[in-house]
Amino acid sequence: MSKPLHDPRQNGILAALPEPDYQRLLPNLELIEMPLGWTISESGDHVKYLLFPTSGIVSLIYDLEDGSSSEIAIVGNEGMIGISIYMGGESMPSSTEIQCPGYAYRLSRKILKQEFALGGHLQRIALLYTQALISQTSQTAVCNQHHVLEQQLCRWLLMSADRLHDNNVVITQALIGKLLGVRRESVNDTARKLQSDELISYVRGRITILDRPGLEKRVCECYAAVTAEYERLLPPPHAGK
Amino acid sequence: MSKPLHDPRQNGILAALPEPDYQRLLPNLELIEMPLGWTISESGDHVKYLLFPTSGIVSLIYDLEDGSSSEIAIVGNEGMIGISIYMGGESMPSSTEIQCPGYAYRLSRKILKQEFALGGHLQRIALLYTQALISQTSQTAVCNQHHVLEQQLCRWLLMSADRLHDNNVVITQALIGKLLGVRRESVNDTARKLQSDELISYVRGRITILDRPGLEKRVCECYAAVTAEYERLLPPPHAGK
DNA sequence: CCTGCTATGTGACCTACCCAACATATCAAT
DNA sequence: ATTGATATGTTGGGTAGGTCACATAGCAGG
Repeated sequence: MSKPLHDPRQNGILAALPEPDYQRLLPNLELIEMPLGWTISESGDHVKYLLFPTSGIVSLIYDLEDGSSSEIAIVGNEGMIGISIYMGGESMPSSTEIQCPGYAYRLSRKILKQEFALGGHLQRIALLYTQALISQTSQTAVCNQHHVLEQQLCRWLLMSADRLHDNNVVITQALIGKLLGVRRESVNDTARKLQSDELISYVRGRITILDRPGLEKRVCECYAAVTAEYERLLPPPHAGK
Repeated sequence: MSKPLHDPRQNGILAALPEPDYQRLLPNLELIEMPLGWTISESGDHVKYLLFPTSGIVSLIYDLEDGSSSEIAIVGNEGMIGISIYMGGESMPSSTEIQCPGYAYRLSRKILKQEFALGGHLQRIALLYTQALISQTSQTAVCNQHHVLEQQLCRWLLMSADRLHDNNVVITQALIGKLLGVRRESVNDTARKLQSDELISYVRGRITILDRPGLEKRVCECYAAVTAEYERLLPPPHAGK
C-alpha cells in the first residue's frame, strides 16, 4: 500500500539484482517517459543509454529498403533496451520504437560499462537476457515463415498483453500489419474473425482480449516456446521457492 | 609455405586474439572432425564444448512441431558454436548441424568459463561475435518473410561460399529446402532458373557458382547487410591498417 | 453541421508457394 | 547388367496473402 508510483524494481532485470549491486546502480538511474510513437533509436544509431522499462512496450524493428518491415522482438518491463552497449557493438541494424507508452529508468553508457566490467550479477543477468532475446528473435523468424497470420496475431496479442499486464492493447491494425510484416487488410480480415468468435473486441485502435484461453488455443507453439525460454533463463523471483 | 595443415588460427575468433590470450588457450584446444550430417546438439541439449571451426559450415536450425524448419544462422570459420555456455543459458532451443564437413578446435565448458570470467579479449570478441549472430538471425527473419525464394537462394549460396572459401558447395536441393523453409520442388524450380541463366551449375548434390557478380545482382540487400555488420563488428586482421 | 482525418470494411484479381503424384536421371553395389 | 537408392524434373490444382481500388464509420475542429 506504500508502493511508490515509480520504482526501478518494477523492471525485471533490476528486480533480479541482489541488494548490493542494485544499490550501486540506484544513484545513476534516471526516470524517463516513453511516449507513444517515440523512436528511441534508428538503425545504426550510436546508443547512449541502456533503458530498463517499467511499463509500456518497445518493439525492435527491422526495416527493408522497399519499405516493408518486421518486428523481430518485443520488450516490456521484463527486459532492457540498448544491449549493444554491453555487447560491444554500440549500435544495431534494428530500430527501436515505442508501441505502447510507458516509463523507463535509464543508465548511461559509461556507468553501465563500468558495472558490466565488474563481472557481477548485472553481467550475468544481462547476458542471460540477451540469450532470451536471441531465442525470441529466432522463434519469430521461424514463425513468420511457417505459421498463418491468425496464429501470429494471437501470439502478438498474448505477448503484448503479458508485457502490459493488461487485456487492453492500444494499437491500430495498420501498425500491427507493420510489425507482423503483412498488409493492414490482412490484419483486418484476421482480427474480424477473432472478433466474431468473441476472442477479442476492438474499436478504433484499442484491442481488448475477451477470451484468453480461447486465444491460447489458436496460437502457435511459438508463444509457449518463447515464454518457457524466458522463464528458464530469467525465472521470476517467486518461482521454484 | 610452412603453414601446418591444421592451425587454430584458421578460426577467425582465435586469430583475433592477442598472443598472450591465445597462448593461454592453446594447450586446451583439441582438434576434432566435423563429419557431414553430424548433429552437434539438439534443441535443449546441455552444451559441453565451445567449437571454433576452421573449415566447413555449421547451421543453426529451428525445428517446428509440424516437421517444418528454418535455418536461423550459418556459421563458418569466422565464428563459434556453443555460445550458450558463456551467455549462461547452457542450452538453446535451436539444433546445430554440420552442413558441409570440416574441422574445429574445441574448448571445454570449464576452461571457457574461466577465460571468459577474466574479462579479457576473448570475452570482448565473443560478445561482439554474439551481436553479429543476432544481426544475422534478425536479418534472416525479415528476409524469410519478405524476399522471394530466388533472392534467398542467392543469399544462401553466397554466404555459404564465403564461409567455405570455395565456389563449390556440396549440398542437395532437398537440404536447401529444409534450411530455407521451403519445399524441395521450389528450390529445384529456382535453381534451374539460375542454372539456365548460367549463374550456377549443379549435379547431384554439388552446386558450383559460375558467375558470382551475377548472383550478387540478384541477391537481396540482406546479404550485404549481414556481411557489412560482420565486418564492422569483427574486422578481419588486415582491414583498416 | 460540415469538413477532413483516421480507422476499419470489402471487393476483384494476381502470384508465390504449397501439396500430391509421378517421371527421369545418376550413381553404387551386387 | 540389374537393382535400388538417391537426386532432380514436371504436371495440375489449391490457398494465403499481396495489389489496387474504393466504401463506410467514428471522431475532432472550425
